[in-house]
Amino acid sequence: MSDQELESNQSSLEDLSNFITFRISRASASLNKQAMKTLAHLTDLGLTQWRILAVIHMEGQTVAAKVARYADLDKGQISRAVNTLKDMGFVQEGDDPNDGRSAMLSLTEAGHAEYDHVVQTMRKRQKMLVQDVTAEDLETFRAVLKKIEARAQESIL
Amino acid sequence: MSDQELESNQSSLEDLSNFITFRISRASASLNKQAMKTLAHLTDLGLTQWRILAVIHMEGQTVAAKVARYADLDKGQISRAVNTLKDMGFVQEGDDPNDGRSAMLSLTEAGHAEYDHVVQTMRKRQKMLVQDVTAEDLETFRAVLKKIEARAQESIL
DNA sequence: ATAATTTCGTTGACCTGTCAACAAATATGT
DNA sequence: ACATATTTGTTGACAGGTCAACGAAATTAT
Repeated sequence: MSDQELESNQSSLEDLSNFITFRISRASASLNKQAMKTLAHLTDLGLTQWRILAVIHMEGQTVAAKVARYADLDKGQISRAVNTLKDMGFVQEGDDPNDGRSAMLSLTEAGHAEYDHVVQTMRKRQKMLVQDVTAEDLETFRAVLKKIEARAQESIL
Repeated sequence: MSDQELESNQSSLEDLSNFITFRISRASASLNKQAMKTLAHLTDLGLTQWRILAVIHMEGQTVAAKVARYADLDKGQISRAVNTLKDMGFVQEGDDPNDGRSAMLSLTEAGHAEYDHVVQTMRKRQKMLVQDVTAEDLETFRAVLKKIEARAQESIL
């Protein structure tokens, strides 16, 4: 059911789709589902596992806590996912000279190969998603999203 | 940790935040957490319960399947949530003259009161979130989000 | 120095969202 | 008309994310 259909038969003056938060949440859920389906055809990785792999790739050397902050993931989630990624042979741990509690995370050769393999399709998907959006509008979109995300950190009370 | 900090110490050429899907997902997660915290101070409703209440308010009279399509929620989720909302006294069921399987859902007086109570804060939140976004940019944001959401329905393969 | 606080990663418990099976009702096709 | 297929809502099972407690290590304060 499209928004147009729904908006046409609305009986109330207030339309839920006016709530930008609802729109973002719904779009995000759809995108995540699409991403999971795509991943299922490419790899054994789940979505969060893929994201963690991508963050480690991005940072080269990092620790779990930084991954958690950047991707806004639960640290317990990361702990388990990293273990899985180690078992899969995509991630390796080394000592963190600065902190005895943490381990330095990095990609193995197989991890880099897996990243390179998956990221190709993800880049294509990215292009497909915004193919009828102008570069200028996309830049505006990014900027607005950044502002909204910043405000999402604030308390309402 | 801000994006600037993270971007400054990136060792790879590829930045995860270039992936608009990742950005949307992260922002959405933050927004949902903020919404849940806000709700916790106002009502006993959870986020999906609140959304279902809002959809029923919007449509006045509706059936579960329509709510499911509009809010993109699982029908099982709706079945259970509606039962809870009935127990709370916010939603009532009537017969659907057109379909013997469905029940017409509508808000009780208490349901309308609850909606009116919660929606005030949600409108304030909405304004707060976009307070430093121009009306024009917000319109662009909505349009781009709509396009992306439409593409999210397509298959990658 | 050392005591108190914070941070890190692990783990167990819980909660929510997701998927599949099902019966009943409706819609479709021949 | 009748058989087949689809849709509706309920339910049980499962996967995933979330939260709290914990020991170990690091940081901060006194």
